[in-house]
Amino acid sequence: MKKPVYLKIKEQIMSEIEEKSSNQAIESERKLSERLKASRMTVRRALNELVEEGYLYREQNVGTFVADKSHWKKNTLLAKPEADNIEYRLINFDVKYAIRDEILEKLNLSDQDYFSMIRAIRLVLVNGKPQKVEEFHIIRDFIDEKNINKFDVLLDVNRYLETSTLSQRLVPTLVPPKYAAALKLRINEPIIKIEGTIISNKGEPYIYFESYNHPREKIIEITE
Amino acid sequence: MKKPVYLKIKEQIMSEIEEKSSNQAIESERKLSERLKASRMTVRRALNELVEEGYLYREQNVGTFVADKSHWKKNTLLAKPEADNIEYRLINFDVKYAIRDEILEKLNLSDQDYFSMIRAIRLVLVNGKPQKVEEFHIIRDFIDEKNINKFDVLLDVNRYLETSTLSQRLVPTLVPPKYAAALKLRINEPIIKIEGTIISNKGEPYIYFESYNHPREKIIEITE
DNA sequence: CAGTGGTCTAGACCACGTG
DNA sequence: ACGTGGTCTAGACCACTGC
Repeated sequence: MKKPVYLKIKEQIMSEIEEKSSNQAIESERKLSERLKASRMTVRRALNELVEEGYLYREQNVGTFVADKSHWKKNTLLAKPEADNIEYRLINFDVKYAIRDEILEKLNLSDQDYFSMIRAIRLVLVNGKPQKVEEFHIIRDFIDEKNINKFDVLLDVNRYLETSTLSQRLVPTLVPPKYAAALKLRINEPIIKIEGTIISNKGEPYIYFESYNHPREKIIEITE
Repeated sequence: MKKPVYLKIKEQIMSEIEEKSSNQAIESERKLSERLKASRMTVRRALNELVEEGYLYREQNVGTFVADKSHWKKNTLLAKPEADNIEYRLINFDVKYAIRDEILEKLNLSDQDYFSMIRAIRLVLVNGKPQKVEEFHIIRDFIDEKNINKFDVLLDVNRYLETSTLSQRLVPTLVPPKYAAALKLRINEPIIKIEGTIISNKGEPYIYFESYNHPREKIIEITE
């Protein structure tokens, strides 16, 4: 339960570089190692992650530097739940319904199989503005019975990433008429639909979802 | 110039797991370390990267396993140049032209600045089918003079990632009429436009590009 | 209890950029 | 010549799983 040293160092360095300006050098790994009373390998692990996340960059044989803060890496495909003012409005929730062939296929199911599904549709708002509509299709067997009615837990995609892989496909489309009003969009506006599949480590898909993203309220950005 | 041990181990393990089936356990880190004559930390580094890339997964206190091969991680935002049958058709190339305000802005330039720009537009085909149209806008000062006429080098985005950050924004739009024919699309088809900015470690953007992606030939997939 | 992955240490050598 | 990041070693302890 105790926090690993490299994480503490990571936080320590994070708080130290917040005071610094871009492109300023930080201490060398050996000095950090001495000051923070940890081995150089441990310090490096912390630094590696900060570089990976875009907060620092290295120049070989020269040093390690604070990255430009306006370009810290972001990936907005997954909503960060800690972000401000997220609100969810459940549009629909049901269990065990007639399932479309297209979704059967995404979940590697055939209509011969015995299965029970959960479907949830919700509208996501940020700061009161509609951002996207999400449709979830979840194979019930994979879910802890005690979470089935806790929507915030059940539908928190980040929670599954520890033990699963998330594969997302981005599809250009026109806003479906049934969701245009909820998203406050004219019909026929081009939007991006995300088709996501959550797959266990063992290779079994168990959640399929589609999200219809408001083109201006939900900016999709990927930094690498 | 010699290849690090952890990369050799990575390749070795990669070739070994190709023969294995999904969810099969591989040797423990200690055994690998012994067999491959490397320290456990070095073996772990190789394994870490393979896990990160989705080829393996671990279960704590149990072992390391081959991941489901159909779900190996992919990110198709960046074209892998080694992929099959990529063909580029240059549509336009010029230097020092009147630049749109919108692009000035993306590159943090003002029209007071002195600068010289390179613009290149090309059609990308895979297996003979049009996949996307790319428009590049490059600040000349940042480019090695000797590469200016080597389009394959100049426009290979992957090459810049060593020392720079790539920030991409995905925008739903309708296919621009001027590119509809080249992409073999009807006018008004919804497509995804990618707006990319390449930013040096020091925080200076120096390449801005837009790519117009064929919705069926260029599938955008992101796994995490 | 034996074996696993996760963390950590205190050294070492290398290639290379800058003063 | 010195300091830097990059790699590598040969150990160690821990918490946990499965037998």
